[in-house]
Amino acid sequence: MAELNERSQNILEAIVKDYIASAEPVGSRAITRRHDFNLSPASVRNVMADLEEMGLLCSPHTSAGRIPTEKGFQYYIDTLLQVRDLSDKEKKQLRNSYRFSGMKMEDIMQEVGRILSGLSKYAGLVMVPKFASTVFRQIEFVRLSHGRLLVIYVSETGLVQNKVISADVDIDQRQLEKISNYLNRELGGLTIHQVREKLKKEMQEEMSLYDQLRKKALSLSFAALQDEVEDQLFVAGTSLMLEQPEFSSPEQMRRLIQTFESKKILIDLLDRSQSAQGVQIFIGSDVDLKGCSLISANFSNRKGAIGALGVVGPMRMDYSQVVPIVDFTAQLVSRVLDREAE
Amino acid sequence: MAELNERSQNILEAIVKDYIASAEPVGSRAITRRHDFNLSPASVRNVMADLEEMGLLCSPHTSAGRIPTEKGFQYYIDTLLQVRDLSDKEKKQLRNSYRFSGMKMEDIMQEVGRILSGLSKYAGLVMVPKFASTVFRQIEFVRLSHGRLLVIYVSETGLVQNKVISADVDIDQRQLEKISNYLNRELGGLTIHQVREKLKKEMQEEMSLYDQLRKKALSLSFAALQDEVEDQLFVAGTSLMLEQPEFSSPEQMRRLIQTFESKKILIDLLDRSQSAQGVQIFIGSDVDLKGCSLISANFSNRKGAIGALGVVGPMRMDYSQVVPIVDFTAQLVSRVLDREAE
DNA sequence: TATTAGCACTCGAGCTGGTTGAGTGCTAAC
DNA sequence: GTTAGCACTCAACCAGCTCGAGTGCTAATA
Repeated sequence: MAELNERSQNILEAIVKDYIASAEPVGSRAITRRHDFNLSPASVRNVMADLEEMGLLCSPHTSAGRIPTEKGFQYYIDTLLQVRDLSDKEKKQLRNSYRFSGMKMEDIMQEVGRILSGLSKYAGLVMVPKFASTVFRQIEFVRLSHGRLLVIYVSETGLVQNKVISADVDIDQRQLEKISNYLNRELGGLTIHQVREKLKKEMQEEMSLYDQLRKKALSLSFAALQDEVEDQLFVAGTSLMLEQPEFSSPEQMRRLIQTFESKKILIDLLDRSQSAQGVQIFIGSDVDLKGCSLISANFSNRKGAIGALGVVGPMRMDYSQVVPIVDFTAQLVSRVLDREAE
Repeated sequence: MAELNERSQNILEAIVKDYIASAEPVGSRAITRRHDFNLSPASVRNVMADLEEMGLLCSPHTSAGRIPTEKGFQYYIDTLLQVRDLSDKEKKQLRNSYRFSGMKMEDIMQEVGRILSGLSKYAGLVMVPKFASTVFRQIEFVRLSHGRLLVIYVSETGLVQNKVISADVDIDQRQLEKISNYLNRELGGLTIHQVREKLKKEMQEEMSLYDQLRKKALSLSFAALQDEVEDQLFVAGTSLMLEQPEFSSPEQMRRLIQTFESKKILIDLLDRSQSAQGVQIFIGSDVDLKGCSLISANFSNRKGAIGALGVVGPMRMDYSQVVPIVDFTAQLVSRVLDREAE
């Protein structure tokens, strides 16, 4: 990206801000009226023409004003955006709206999504900690029918996963208890990732094992924990997005709803943000979110179990407002998870 | 409802069917053209005027055709609708699309919703068995932190619920195991409803109990099972609904999405249908579904754990097509649940 | 040389008026 | 009781019009 001189930057910033506020194309006169650049509309037009040349602006048709392109927004976010900090009062308010004592993980996540959506007026997303990175706490087996077992797995953070597996031989409940006791002793404190490694190694070593119990335990737990569980995504406030003028036409609405329905695109993005530090902003169609942006941040506790949360809004959303909300919420959630696991 | 003579019935039926097919107001000429009543348009008009008088039809404006009112649809469904049975071939196809072996409850429900939606081209709903009516199989406690316990409850059908409770005293994991063993022995085979009764009675009788273990077990399980868990609802295919012409305008879309988002209305209706026998049809705004209908049926296994599933579509949906699909799917799901619990 | 005033031009939005066609209600004849 | 005929209504569509906001270019200006 070629460098912009100060004047161009100012004008670009003005256009982006006005467009964020109004959702309408911004014209040269409107800018000189609303901002104090000591420039005539004609000069502004010249600058605008340059910015259009560079791909930062575009006009929907000849006699309309300009709107920022994705690239324009990207530039704005990268170099012009100033994120304001939350005031202590706002922080306090935010902290107060989060009351999670006695709630189970799923409910907490759902509630966080709702609050994010309520604060931002856009859609709130929360992705629960990825299975493989959670820390093993406890495993239980329940015999459902002949050869069919329900496995219940609990992580350090109190996240519960369950799964049905089939065993080739029938095992009664007493034996299952012994097996789970054994596994709980052996595997506590490891991440699922580590657990898998350990199981694989042991199974190779002890193919011809005498200890029947241990053998069964190994094969059962291997079956239970081997494959990846889909990430769980909570979405709240989709209908708020529909209020935004850019989604007022039926086709755009449909598109948006489909995006939220499939969840895949959103999960992929949150996954990406999970491994990064701090707040991340994803813009527009290069991430399959035509017309939208995602502001996200990961959360984690001391033990490292991680997830991600964020807000999806129109590309034209008020970043300076939403970024600190997402940031602070992620910190709050991290703290809550820490407390849960203490 | 006053009785209609045969001619009026025929014409009403023709109008409803044509409207279902086209989503457009139906005029008198169109009817004489498409159906063979040996009547002139003028005669049909007279009948239509009568039907409008009775509140079964209405016209959006003076020179448009007529469309059925909610009352009209209701009449059609109650007395004119002939539900065709599925052919053996279709049944077989349906059976083949359901492959649930080795899936856990939640995933099965989600999949059923998707298939319902795919078959009907409308939105598919599945509500998992109501908590209070499930049959107790097993309970486990996991100590999360000082005084905070995670309770995991498994029903006969393999449905897993979990909840965080706080105990006034700290209890170690060994003791928790004993407690859960005790409870599993005592409560197996009862419905949650029955369990609650039993616990209440025992707690009253044994306020001054010497057996500390039993006392703790009672109070813990009481805390764990006392309050009602929200019903869980799976929705699939909302975006298919948006394809329907009646939801093409932005406001109607927004409304529809909000209905699906809040879930409450849908849960209430499925709840109602849960206690009824066979297929139920809910129509329009007297059940807070403006412009929509819900076709639902409950499913159950021999042990009585029940839930409900259904399809939400525009009021103008093809009932003769969708009713048998919902019906047969409910039967299939019931059979699957039976097999799970065997 | 950078800035600006002036001007012709473009184009969407919104209004008007006219036409068309599907549909109605009423009445009088069959 | 049925129907043909007729006047009437109304949404949808189209064409033509004005308006206003905005543009790009050019020539004058500081």
